[in-house]
Amino acid sequence: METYQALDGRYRSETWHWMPDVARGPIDVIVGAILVQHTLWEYAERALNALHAAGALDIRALATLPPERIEALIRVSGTPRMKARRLRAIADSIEGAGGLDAFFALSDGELRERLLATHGIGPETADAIMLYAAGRPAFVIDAYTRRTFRRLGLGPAEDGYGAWQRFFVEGLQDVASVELFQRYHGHIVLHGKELCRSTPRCVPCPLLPHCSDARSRTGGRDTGLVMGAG
DNA sequence: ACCCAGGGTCATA
DNA sequence: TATGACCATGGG
Repeated sequence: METYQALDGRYRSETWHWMPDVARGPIDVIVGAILVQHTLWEYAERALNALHAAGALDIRALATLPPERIEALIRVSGTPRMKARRLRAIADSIEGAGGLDAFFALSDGELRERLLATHGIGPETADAIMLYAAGRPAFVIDAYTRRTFRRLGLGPAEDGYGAWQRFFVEGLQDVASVELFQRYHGHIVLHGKELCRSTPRCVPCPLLPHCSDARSRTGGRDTGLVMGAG
C-alpha cells in the first residue's frame, strides 16, 4: 500500500492507463492484450493501428478474415501466426458467448473461466482483459511487476501467478477498487524502472536487466519514494 | 552476431 | 508438478 501511495503521489497528474492513445474501446483492449504478449507495447500498438486501418478491429472481422490477412497486419508484434490464431480464438469465444454484450454480462467468475478456456489466453492476459476491458477488480501480474518488486525485496515467498496476485490483493484489501488496480498496475509498468533507480533499499540482483544500473546504489538520493509492504 | 521483450502451449521426465 | 523448446519480429 505504501508503495502505491508513493507512486500515485508522484504521478497522480498523469494518465495511468497502460494502453495509451489507441485503446479507446473494449475490443482494442482485448486485442491489445493478446498482441502485447511477449513483446513491447510499442509493437503491439503498431499492429493494433494496422488492424484498425484495415477495418479488422472488430469481432466479426477477426472471426471471419483469412488468417493470412491477420498475420500480415500484426506481423510487427511478433509470433504473427500464433497471435492470429489467438485473435481468432477470442473472437470465436465472444461470439460463442452471444456477442460482446453477453460476454461482458458474465459474472467475474464466468468471464475469467471463459477467457482461460480460450486458446492462447492465460492468467495474465485474462486478468488484463478483466481489469481494462471489462472493469472487473482483477489485479494483473506481469513481468514488470515481478521484476520491480523482487528488485525492491518485496513479494510473495513463492513465484507463481496466484501467489503474486494474492500478495497484492491481500495487501490492498481495504482499498481495493478497479480504479486503484488500474492505476497501480499502470504506475508499475510506466515507472517501475525509476522506482528501482530511486529507492535506497534496492538490493543487488543481476537477474533484473532493467534495474541493473542501480545495483550499487545504497545511499540513493531522496526522491520521495518510500517503500513499504504491499 | 548476439541479447531481450508485459505469455502461453505443448512435449517430455 | 516441473522444466525446456518453441513461437518470430524489431531494437539495442
